Amino acid sequence: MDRELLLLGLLRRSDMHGYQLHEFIERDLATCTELKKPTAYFLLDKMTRLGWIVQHEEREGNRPPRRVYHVSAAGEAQFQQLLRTNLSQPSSTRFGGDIGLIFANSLASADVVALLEQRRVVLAADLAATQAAPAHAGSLQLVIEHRIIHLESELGWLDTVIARFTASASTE
Amino acid sequence: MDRELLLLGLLRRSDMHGYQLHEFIERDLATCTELKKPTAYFLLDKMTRLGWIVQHEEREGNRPPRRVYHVSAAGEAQFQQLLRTNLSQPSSTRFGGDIGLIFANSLASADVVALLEQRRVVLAADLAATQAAPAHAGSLQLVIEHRIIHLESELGWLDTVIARFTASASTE
DNA sequence: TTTTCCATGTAACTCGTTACATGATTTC
DNA sequence: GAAATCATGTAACGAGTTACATGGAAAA
Repeated sequence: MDRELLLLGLLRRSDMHGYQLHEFIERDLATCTELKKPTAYFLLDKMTRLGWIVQHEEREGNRPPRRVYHVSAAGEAQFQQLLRTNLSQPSSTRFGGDIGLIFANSLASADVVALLEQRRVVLAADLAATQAAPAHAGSLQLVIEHRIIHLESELGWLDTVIARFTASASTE
Repeated sequence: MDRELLLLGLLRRSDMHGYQLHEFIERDLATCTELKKPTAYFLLDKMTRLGWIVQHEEREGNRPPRRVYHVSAAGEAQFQQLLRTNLSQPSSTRFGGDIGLIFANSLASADVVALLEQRRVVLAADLAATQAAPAHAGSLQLVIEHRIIHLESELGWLDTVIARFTASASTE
């Protein structure tokens, strides 16, 4: 329901058509989430069927008509509901990268260290890029800070793991 | 490919049948990942078709026959490949819970604080449960520590967010 | 004797992605 | 005249889940 919340929230600010929504999300919200074009169009159709949004066509000359969406009263109620649920529940995170760690003892510790160093490089680059992002307006800044804090925590943890495997490599 | 790595890694230690794998993952690896029964059976079929594992039936009396799986040479190569990829690449994390935050200014700050406090309770309970988990053998301990560090980081961040909305609630 | 456990699976569905298809318009 | 941009979608696929179906054995 997070995507639906996102679309409702954006449409509540101003009416938009699918292309516009997709573009905004890919450009301005990339640090936070992503939403492919077909998914956007599909969800807009679905939400129209559910009566959360209403669509009206705008046509300019001979161009393909724009379907501009507007949040209905039912959609506004739904938005409030989804927002409250989203805020009150932590999103469960699973670390797929931990599965490899379970089996790290299948490799020589030196190999594990080399591989984790590679992971570290990518992670550090991600952190640097996020930190370099220009200060964003309002609550979006919170999201960027969240990402930075998370990446810093990941880096710190990764360093302790690397240190351990480095230590055991020296005794092998 | 994380689930495939998981199954290969477990089967590499000892041959098992589907039910056994599913049970082990749900019971002993619950902190780290989950794998539903149909998914397990589906993946085992797929990996058999790919030649990564081979199956042989064991029957005991009148009970349903067990399909016991064993990692083939090709499967072992695949395991090495998947393991190296997994270790060398950070897993990208998306925080669905941040989408609500983008629209938090649609609510009164006091409401946001109340909702985030709820989130905090759940998060804190999760952390307590993870900390209370008995020390696990070997590299699984790493995974539990990862989870603890992550949850602590999340809690810390959540507290700063709550503090900000508390501050702005007092000036509304 | 009814429930739980062992052990297998199928069917239907949701969610999301990639790749493909269309056609006008503006920019180089 | 070619390429990028605007604007819409469909079709096919993949991953994973829930709910359902089966049937014997052990435990309550």
